[in-house]
Amino acid sequence: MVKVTDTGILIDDEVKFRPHAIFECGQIFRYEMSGGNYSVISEDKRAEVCRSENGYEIRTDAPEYFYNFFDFDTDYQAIMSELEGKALMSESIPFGDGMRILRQNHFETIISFIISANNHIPRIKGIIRRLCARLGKDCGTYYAFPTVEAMAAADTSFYTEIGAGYRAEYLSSTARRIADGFDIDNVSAYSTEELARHLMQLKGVGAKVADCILLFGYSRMDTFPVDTWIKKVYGGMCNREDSACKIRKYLRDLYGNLSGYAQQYLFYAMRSGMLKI
DNA sequence: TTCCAGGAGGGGG
DNA sequence: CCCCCTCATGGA
Repeated sequence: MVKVTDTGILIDDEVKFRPHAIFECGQIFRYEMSGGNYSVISEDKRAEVCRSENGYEIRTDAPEYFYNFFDFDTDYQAIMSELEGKALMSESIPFGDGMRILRQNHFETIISFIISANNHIPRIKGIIRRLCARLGKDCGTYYAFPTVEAMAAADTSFYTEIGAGYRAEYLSSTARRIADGFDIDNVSAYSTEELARHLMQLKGVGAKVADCILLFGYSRMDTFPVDTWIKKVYGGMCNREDSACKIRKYLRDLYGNLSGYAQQYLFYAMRSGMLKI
């Protein structure tokens, strides 16, 4: 059971929920682990994830927000059961047991995954941390993610200063375009492919970054981000190399409308060195 | 020191 | 459509 209180969320052990699998699977970058407990920040809200006697407790001032954020309305046991018989799932799902795909803010996800391109996860986290510290609202013990307006007002040299590298001009361009009216919120009429093409009009958003945004920001599960780790999975799976576009089509056909979940189980297992293929 | 990272943009064939 | 090159940064 999942119970929302006025100080947080109580989760018992019957619910699929494992912090390591949720935070270390590359879908989010604003989290910290200390003393075995994770803390996470999304938008201008923070939550602490603590082990309780028969499950986990999420302590936060925004329980309703994090109930949606952690996707508690989705039955992950049912998803795992449906995926179980498909390729490589019997090897990767047990390792990723307790993973959940977060429902993150659109703008925050777009910016975060532009930064993620051709970058290491620890460095992505550092760039985003500095971005929030410099442009985000001071919330006392942490900083909020910057508003569109704050990011649009900063110029390219600012993004170079915080270590964004050649992605600096992508960030300033995209923030300005969204501030100027490019709609990233009213998109329910778009199909997944239409939304991908829409997002790819933004500088720094290519096919793979768009797929990550679709998955982690828009909960479009019928897509399959192909990065270097998934290319390794595919190489071991089919014993050949192909373009990311072909790999994406192949794996989407294979996992269907559960592609996003399958992709995360595979990514997490492969990157952790637990998928021997 | 070279290689690599949750790749994208731009050019050319 | 395809392939090829370049791009900034820091950790391994």
